[in-house]
Amino acid sequence: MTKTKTDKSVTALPLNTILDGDCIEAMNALPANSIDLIFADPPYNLQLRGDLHRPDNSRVDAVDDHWDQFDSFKVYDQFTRAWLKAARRLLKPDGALWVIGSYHNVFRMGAELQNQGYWILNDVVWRKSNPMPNFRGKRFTNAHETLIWASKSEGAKYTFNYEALKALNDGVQMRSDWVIPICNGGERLKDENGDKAHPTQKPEALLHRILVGTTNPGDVVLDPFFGTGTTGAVAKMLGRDFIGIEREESYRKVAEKRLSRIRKFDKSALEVTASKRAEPRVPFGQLVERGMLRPGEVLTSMNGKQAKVRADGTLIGDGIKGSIHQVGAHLEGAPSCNGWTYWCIRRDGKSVPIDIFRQQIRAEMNN
Amino acid sequence: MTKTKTDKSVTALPLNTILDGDCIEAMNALPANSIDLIFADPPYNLQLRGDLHRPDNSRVDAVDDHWDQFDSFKVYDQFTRAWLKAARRLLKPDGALWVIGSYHNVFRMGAELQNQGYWILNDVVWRKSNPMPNFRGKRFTNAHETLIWASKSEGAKYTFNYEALKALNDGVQMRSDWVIPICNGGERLKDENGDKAHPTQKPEALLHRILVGTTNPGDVVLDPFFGTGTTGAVAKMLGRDFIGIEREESYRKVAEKRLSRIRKFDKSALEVTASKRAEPRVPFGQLVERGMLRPGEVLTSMNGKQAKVRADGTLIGDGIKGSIHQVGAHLEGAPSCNGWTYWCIRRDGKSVPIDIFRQQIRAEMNN
DNA sequence: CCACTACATGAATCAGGGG
DNA sequence: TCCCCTGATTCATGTAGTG
Repeated sequence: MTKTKTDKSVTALPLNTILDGDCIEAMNALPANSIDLIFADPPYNLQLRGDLHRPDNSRVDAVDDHWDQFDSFKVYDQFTRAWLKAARRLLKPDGALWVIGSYHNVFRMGAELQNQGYWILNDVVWRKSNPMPNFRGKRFTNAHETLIWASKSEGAKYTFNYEALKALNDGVQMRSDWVIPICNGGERLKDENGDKAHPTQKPEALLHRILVGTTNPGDVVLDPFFGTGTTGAVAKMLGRDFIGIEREESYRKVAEKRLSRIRKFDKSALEVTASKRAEPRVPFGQLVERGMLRPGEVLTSMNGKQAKVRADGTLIGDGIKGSIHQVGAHLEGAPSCNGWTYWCIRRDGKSVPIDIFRQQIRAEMNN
Repeated sequence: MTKTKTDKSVTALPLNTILDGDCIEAMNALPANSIDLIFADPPYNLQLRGDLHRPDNSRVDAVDDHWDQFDSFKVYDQFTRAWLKAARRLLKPDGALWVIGSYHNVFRMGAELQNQGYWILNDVVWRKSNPMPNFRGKRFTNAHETLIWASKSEGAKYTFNYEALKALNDGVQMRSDWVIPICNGGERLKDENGDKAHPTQKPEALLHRILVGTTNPGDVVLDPFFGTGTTGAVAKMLGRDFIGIEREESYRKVAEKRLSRIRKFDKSALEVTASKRAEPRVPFGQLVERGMLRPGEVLTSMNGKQAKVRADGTLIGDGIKGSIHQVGAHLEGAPSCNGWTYWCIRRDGKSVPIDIFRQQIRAEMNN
């Protein structure tokens, strides 16, 4: 069985630790197909940040070099190609990836994602409620950053906790634009001098939404640009395992301290609103077998259509025999129909959808 | 002097007309360095599979037009490279370009822009106030599109009417996220059958903001994918000259008719952007995401009822899971309940209603 | 003319399991 | 791998129709 093999590799993962070193080398040292979710916040700007390395791990001395624009994009693209490739190897077939960036780098990441066969599921806009204004008045206030959510390949069965996200949004479907404040106040980590410990610390609210929405408890989340460990902190709170990779010792130290203070939330608090799709399937025939419905009884739709129950759990209506769904679809001239909510029956003088019998059976199954 | 030369080419421009034909050929036939602003809404290269139905079984009218079909990313990239190159030749040295796209194509456009030496000034998010929902509940609602604003090259003196934009935005600096409804109602052009004349007509409010903000009266605005002529219509209203290129005769005809009716400085166009500020809705889930409340914390009502917070912003109390309002109503045996004032939490030794957190978030949002 | 209900529709990469 | 069947799933607007 593959289970043993999977268990072995999972056991081999350095769970809930921060790995030192170059993110590409560190990723290549981990087992393939072992990660459920990757969140990556790579360096944006190779001109200003000194932490960019070529794929061969030689250091790019950005300050002294005088590349023209094209050359510097070329180097950035090589870097992007290398780490996205390493990330893709690590993902389980149904795993997914989030990246975040600004207009300086996000277009290059998005194009490379598509070139490598990742399948974009959404681009998401983090709309900052308190961005820094444009002081010189020469451009629009840079009030957002862009995230890309992608599965490993087209057709993969990625995790999406639709109902939980809808609950987070007061019962309305979650949109692709998220209003979240930038990280400051008590959440913003400071170093011993009182300066910010990391220039681009991401807010925990952002990771909370990502991890609640696109992972399950017990999943393994990798962050190859760990920084001060927001991904790890939220993963730990939410009962997910994390792996961080960070080459700067000062960031690792801050992150270690931060993580040691985090406590996991109650198990019961981590359960989120489940989708109906997760419920066990109940064949309509069971309702007949159990005597909840009798062969010969007549079902009625809200708009007055009728069909008769047969002993084998099929219906006959308008001369057509078939499942509750097929007969309903036929009567409506529709491509499909959910017979459970379409058909009603009279009970105690009231017309009730047959779905209540299914709920009754499911309730018994849970006892 | 170059002035004479410039005047000659400007005179030669086919101002305020719609050119027939392929956009690249048509652009190459125009004089170099002659255009102030280009607005481009190219095909998005949507890759749709089967039909999509709404939950009520009605079919979604998808963008399946022949002009949006490309065989591969490679073919799409060649197309993008060619038209962006032709566009750049046309721009005056201080001219600028706007492109709009979705995650299907915008990353490829953005990367190619940078490769060609365009200098990105902002990416701007058009947040749709009324987008189409995600009917199957498999992804986030696709609620935005992305625009990129770029000058012809780094260091160019692009046009940016800072004060005009600030005035449009109630005296506050204009941000990079714009809330504008999709184009429907009376503005949406219909054909003789009453169907939409173009599948992707852009709202005039979007072009209004772009042209007021990044052109001056008398400037020449080119739209190489003219469609039904929103760019031309708004340009004419605002006293800018336009050149449209459109190869589909049916779109050209609709655009001609539309433009003939437009009068300069149409007052109604100016009213479109007037913003109204209502009290923003704050989902309870945001309190959890932001760490104001922790999953597992216990909320208490004034009369001693209790419930526990879950990670997705729902509560569990008395075995019932649901929103703060639903659980409150259940515990009280009432038909409804305002959870914001019903539930309290202990902070600093005192019991405070959770509504104070909502007020706090609203205060941040109004800043 | 107003109030109310019903219906239509928008740039969409929109399912998953069993046989 | 393919086919077949079950059955889950929507928000904001604008317009038309009814009383």
